[in-house]
Amino acid sequence: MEVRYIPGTIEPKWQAIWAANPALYAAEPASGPNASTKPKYYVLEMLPYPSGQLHMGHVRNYAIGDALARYMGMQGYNVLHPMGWDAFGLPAENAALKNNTPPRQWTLQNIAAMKRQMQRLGLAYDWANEVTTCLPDYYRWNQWFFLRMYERGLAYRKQSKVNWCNLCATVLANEQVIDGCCWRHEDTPVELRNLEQWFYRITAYAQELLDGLDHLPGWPEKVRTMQRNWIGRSEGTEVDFGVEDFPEEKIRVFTTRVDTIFGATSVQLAPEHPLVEKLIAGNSALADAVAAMLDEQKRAREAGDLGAVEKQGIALGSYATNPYSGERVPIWVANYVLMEYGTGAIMSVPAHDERDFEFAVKYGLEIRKVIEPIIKSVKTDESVALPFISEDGLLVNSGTYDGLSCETAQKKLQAVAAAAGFGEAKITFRLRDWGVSRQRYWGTPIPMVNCPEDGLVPVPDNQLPVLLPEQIEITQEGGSPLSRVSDFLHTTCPKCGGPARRETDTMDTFVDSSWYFYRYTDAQNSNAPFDPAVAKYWFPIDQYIGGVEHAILHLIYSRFWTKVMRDLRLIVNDEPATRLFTQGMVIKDGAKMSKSKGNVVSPDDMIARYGADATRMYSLFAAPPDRDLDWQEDGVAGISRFLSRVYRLVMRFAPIALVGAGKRREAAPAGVSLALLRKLHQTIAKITQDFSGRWHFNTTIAAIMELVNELFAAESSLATGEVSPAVVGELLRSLVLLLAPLAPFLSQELWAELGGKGEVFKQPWPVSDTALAREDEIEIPVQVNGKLRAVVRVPADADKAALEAAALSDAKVQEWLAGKTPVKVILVPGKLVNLVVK
RNA sequence: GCCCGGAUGGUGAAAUCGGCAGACACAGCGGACUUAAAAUCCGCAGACCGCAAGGUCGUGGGGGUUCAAGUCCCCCUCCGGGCACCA
Repeated sequence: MEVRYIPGTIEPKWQAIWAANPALYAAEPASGPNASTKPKYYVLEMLPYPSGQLHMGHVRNYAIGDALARYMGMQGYNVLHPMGWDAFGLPAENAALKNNTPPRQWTLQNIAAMKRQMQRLGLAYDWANEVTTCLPDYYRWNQWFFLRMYERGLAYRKQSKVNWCNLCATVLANEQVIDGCCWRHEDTPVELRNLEQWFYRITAYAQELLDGLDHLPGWPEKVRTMQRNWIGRSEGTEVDFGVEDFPEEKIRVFTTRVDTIFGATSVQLAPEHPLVEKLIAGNSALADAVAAMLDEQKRAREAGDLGAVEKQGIALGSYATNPYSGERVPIWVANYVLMEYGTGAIMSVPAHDERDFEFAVKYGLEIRKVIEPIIKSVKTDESVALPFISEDGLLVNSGTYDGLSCETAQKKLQAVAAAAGFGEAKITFRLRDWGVSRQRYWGTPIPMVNCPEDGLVPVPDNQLPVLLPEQIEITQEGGSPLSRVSDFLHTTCPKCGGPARRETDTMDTFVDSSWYFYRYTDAQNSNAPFDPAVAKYWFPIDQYIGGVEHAILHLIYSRFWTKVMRDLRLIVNDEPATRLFTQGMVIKDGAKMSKSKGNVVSPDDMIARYGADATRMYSLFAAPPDRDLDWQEDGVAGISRFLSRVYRLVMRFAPIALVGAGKRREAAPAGVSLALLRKLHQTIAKITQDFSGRWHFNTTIAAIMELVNELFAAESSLATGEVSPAVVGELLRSLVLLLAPLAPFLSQELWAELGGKGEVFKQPWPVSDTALAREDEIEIPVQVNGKLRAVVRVPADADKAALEAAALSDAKVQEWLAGKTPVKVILVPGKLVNLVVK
């Protein structure tokens, strides 16, 4: 009777054996008497939020990372492959409200459940260095870093706008604002309130974060572009315009095109600009108009479609003075000018800016051309239409600057402004400082105390961690939950010992994920976030793998944190990861899997039906890892069938392989043996290459399938002894080793069946014998006028002359040549022949 | 609007450096085994014409470079993603 492949019995068996020996997945130490002598390799998958359930996107992410980790281990690297939990965040509070379960309990239960799923999947994680961000031994270091940043002026407090729901009487996270309304009160528009918030000064590193992108060739171009746009550097000039009737006031504008300043026919202020109030004082009609504009803008901002609002302006009846020309231009308030960018004021040059043009046309403002385009073609005598945006021109109507190129004029105008003290060259970034305050419970408490005597006082290091209180009633009423916990709120001032109040904001969860991968190198350390020597050994991460949805926030915060830690002299690397890989989404029926679409496929369900190996392997087979993957259950069944074929093949011939164990294979294999060994060594070469960077595991698996198909086709030769037991052994053992990174359970089972000792993933990766892999005869396509007409068999090393002779002697080729002699013969040895006839 | 991706059989895809388009699978069809089914095994399978041999066409559309284009260049359409009043 034929043995059957039953993953449901094989997989749990090995899972239990491996779980009992956690050292199997541990990296060798970085230093000390047992220090590793191997090269290091740090492979990291983005840590999940412990929602309680893995989804297919996770499975795909971890299947990629695990295949790589196992492969690199077999290649002789000292591999660090850790896992942890991004465990703070709002869902735990929501669950607490809904089920009356404390957030900590809910989170830890979810972690346990997901860890079981990961182990069931056979993922080779070093659980000894597991990191759970909601536990004090981790978040105390968030607080420690906060204090270091505070000392250096990198953490600071300022007024900022937050989302506020009046009915809930609390601040909402951005995610809780749905179409401008509260998620719990659908008819209640969210307000923007000004509150004191904590910020991390990421802008201090803006230039370095930008420059660093040029030195990350191992990151996808897409991610680098997104970060560049996000940082948004622009070079320009700040210029002070004078204000008529207010000699003490200046309007400082930011422009990238100071060369067009003689064409400025108005100055535009953001509605929130501090000067607006002064200029409208005593004029209630103007005040009402500005208030209405602010109101509309606020609503648009809350609804998230600020860009859709029509451009509007209000002429204030006041005038500004162009410092270069002394010209008097009207001051307007415009709703498209952003207070948060530049200086909150612009000069409007309708002739050379699209938006200014649109605005000037609408309100009948003067459009004055000050750049004459350099017309390249003499034939074009009609003037170029305005607005003319390009810098490819010369200045006109610009006083003494006429005739200068745009570039020269910019430099000259900057120099004049700087000398006269009314302006300067300025680089502006779109990037803003990182607001880390959250008026939520389930996060890292910010380690600051507010003392009536001493003001803001940092909690001393030796009083860390500031523990998050466990017994807390979570409600949606009354603002920050921690402010209602009396024991937490009331404390003593570290400086004067008098009564004081704690900061009740907690940190954004992106803080947790900004440095967790450093903690993995030394997760047990209770004296420091990690040992710098150990981090130096492991960093930078050799390969980071995750979804592209983290291209900006997480990956820019992580880079920022790395630079801060470097400046704290904790690490020596400038960037966290040398290589980044962003995997595609998992799609089903044309849409991303989601509960609302009802197209979610549960990993547990797949594992129960087809096994972990088949589920993992399908997620690698269905598409190259960087592309979106269309989940088709029939495909999983197909992989399961393939694994079953492998199982039957190896089980059938394992007894023969065992006979050949330890025996040397014949020196010059021939016939079927040679053909099979050749295919094997070609497959080894192909897969080794796939793993070395291209990562097209779909073709890796296809290559193994081809090998297995050939072995099945030669089944009778294997059975009759035509192929020697030594060769059978080599074929089967190598096959199992090739599968080891992809199907860990099945390959382990078969490795044991073949008499292998220990763990299959601890064996050295097979090496391709190039001599054996080489074909001695190959088929060469022969084209006549670029069309395939024949295929000829020639020795693999046939030179051009031999190729030509073989092609010309072919009967079909002769027929197509019809007696003519080729005018041109293209000979590509090893590839093809093309005969060109007229 | 701007910036990235992508488009190849009925389906997922392959073709890594310009050299046989469709490997490997899925679904399908035909056959073997079976009382039957499942499982397994063998075979067919881009479209069109043809009994066949074979031929013609064919990688979103149009043009170009080349002996040769899915691949390179120019223009366009559609789909997905990111950013978006950034001065």
